Amino acid sequence: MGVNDEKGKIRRRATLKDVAAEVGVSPATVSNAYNRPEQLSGALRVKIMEAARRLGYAGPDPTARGLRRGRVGAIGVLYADRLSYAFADPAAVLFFEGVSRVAEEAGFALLLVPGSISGRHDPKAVRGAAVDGFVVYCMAEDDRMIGAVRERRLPAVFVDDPPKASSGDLPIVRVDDEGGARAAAEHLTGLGHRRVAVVTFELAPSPEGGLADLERQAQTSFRPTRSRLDGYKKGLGNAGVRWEDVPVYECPENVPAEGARAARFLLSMDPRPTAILAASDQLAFGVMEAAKDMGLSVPGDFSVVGFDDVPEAARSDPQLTTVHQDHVAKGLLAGRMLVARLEGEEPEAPAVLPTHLVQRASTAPPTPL
Amino acid sequence: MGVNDEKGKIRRRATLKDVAAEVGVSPATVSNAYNRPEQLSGALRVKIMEAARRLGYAGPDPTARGLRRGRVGAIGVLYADRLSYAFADPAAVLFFEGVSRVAEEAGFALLLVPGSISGRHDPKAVRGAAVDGFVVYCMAEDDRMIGAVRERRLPAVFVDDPPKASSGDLPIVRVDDEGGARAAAEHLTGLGHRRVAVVTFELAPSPEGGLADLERQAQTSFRPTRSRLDGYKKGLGNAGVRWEDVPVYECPENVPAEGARAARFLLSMDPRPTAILAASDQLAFGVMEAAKDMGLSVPGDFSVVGFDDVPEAARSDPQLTTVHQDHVAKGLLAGRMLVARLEGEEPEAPAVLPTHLVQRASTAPPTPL
DNA sequence: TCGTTTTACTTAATCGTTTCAGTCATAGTA
DNA sequence: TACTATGACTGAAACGATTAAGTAAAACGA
Repeated sequence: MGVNDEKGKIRRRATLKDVAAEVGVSPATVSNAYNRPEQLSGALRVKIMEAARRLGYAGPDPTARGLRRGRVGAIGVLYADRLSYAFADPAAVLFFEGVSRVAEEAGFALLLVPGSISGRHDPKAVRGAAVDGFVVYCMAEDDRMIGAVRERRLPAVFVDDPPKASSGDLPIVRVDDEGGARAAAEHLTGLGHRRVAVVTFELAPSPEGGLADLERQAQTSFRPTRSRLDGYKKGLGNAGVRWEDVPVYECPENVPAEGARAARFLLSMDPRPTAILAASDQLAFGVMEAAKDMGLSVPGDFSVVGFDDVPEAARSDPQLTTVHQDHVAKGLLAGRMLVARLEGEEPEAPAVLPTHLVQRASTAPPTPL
Repeated sequence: MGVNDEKGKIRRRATLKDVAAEVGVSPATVSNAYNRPEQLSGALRVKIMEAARRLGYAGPDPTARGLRRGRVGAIGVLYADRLSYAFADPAAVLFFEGVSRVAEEAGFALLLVPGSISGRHDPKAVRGAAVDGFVVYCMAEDDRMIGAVRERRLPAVFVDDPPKASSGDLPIVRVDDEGGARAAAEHLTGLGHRRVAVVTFELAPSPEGGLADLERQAQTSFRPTRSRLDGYKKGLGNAGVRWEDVPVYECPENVPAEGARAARFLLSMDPRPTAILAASDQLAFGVMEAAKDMGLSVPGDFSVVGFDDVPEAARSDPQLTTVHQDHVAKGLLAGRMLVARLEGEEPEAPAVLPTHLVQRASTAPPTPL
């Protein structure tokens, strides 16, 4: 008797135990056949593999193996928002590209974990993710998800936003947002701009965008956003522009359409700004789109500077002056730091990647009114 | 006594059992607290959650839960090549966007499984993927990975390429590649083109690209490639162009640089083709790049038609005439089919999504020599 | 008051592997 | 020959949960 495939019996998926029974050895031996072939005589190994093929056994079940071994061979990438947004954001895609490169080289698959499901920030996905470690990307420093990540007590690398109350020794990868932003602002003041407006990301949870006063600006819990605003402030300040006079328009989402909305508002102010600093290329593209719709020319009527230097920035019309950061390198670095920890190495020191301004065709000296 | 945290004892991650011990109930009750709260008195549930927090218990371990339940809450997306390539391919990214949308709505995370690790097509990643089902994307119909997928006996949806020897009832999502390709070819012949060349994907494993003769063309095991070539052939044939006279250049990778290489070759033939049909927008972009380098104007000196209609096609210079397919919709559909099966519904019939030609600025009547 | 539900838990089996510590021949050494 | 290695496998205890079936007490109805 046994678990042979009598006809009529519903055939469940074969297990390692079935293969063992078929060959007449212990399960341990079959396990060894897969995991430490050197422990078996060659002949037996062949016999086992044949039996496995015959029974349609696809190898040790990943879940069971994961449970027993304590690792599942996957690293989780946690994205602040819905995954579908991540794929629509070129910067995120480049970052994923970097992470995936080191993950697959080290034999890990990539589990994309949505930070937000149908609008709610629900840590359920984090708690339920079968992974060996996390790369936390683009997550507000006080997000509940971060708490969930830390509760999991898995190795984690934080990108861009260090978690609040971080004990200092966490692996963090970030870029010099402030320096880049300052360079962008100084580029504009250097060209002679003094009436500059800023278009930025969501500062605090809120349904809609609009001008953000100083108080609201102070509320951001996104570190890059804060750093970029700080950089703009310093850069403009160096040329004597008072930050209180700089209109800062807040966009609830990082998509071109929001940038366009911001631009429509800012460009209809009187007097009109001669330049716009956008906190991302996505927003900058929207700004330029709106300009086109309003019959304004860039950089003839006003200048635009982006942030991120996604590939599209070099192909837009006009080509976008923007702050470059190497998203792929950021992903590679984050991936490497996590993989290193998973392989038992000591946590690395936080890393800061450089940024620099790339001058293209969307900026020029202001034309006197 | 028990597993309390005496100081000095290394504190392992708390388990459900620890929480149970702490509260003085059975593990089953703690499990219920998480999974069927209505089975408990409210007071006890609160006590359990408090104890969990106190012990730093992050909720049931996903792997153990997965083993016991038989599902892990993740769907695997299998990509033919290295993951990092996938992220570099706008069409793949759009497809992922679609899949991820339905996945996250249904409460699944997305496990990206590389089809190729450091150059080798190794089914190990497939065998080791802790998932409930697969979406198989862009995989040659005779790839070993497909065998591995089928051995896993998990629900799977195949996209674009039906597996060889498929029993007919497999869930498959594809697009009307042939119709689209024919429309592209007919568009060119309609404009008066007769000397047309084709730039296509890899037809058979081979280190380098080059002209592919009829025999080699017959070898493709990528279904979309074959269908597109068939479509071109029919479209051109309708205008009396003999397929044997059409140079077909094979590119080993779907990247602009390869398209450029193909174009450099084809455009230095004598007589020069007046139009190029590219099997993807990525290749078409490369073709246009090469044209620019060679001082040729598109569509002045020759026309180009792409395939895929990725967003960049509308932004290139000149804007690319191409065959539209809805990649996001394809992802949504594939995702929905898989989720439906995972939720116990009957396998759906294979679906074929439409394609259509989008005329932009990269095509024009040939200029008489 | 007694039998029946209902509520609130508990018991124990199970999911499919891995791995440590044996066991038992056979080969090697002195 | 007696003793230790080596090689080739086995036994059984985890890994951390879920869940069907069971139990004891409390609530209910007549």
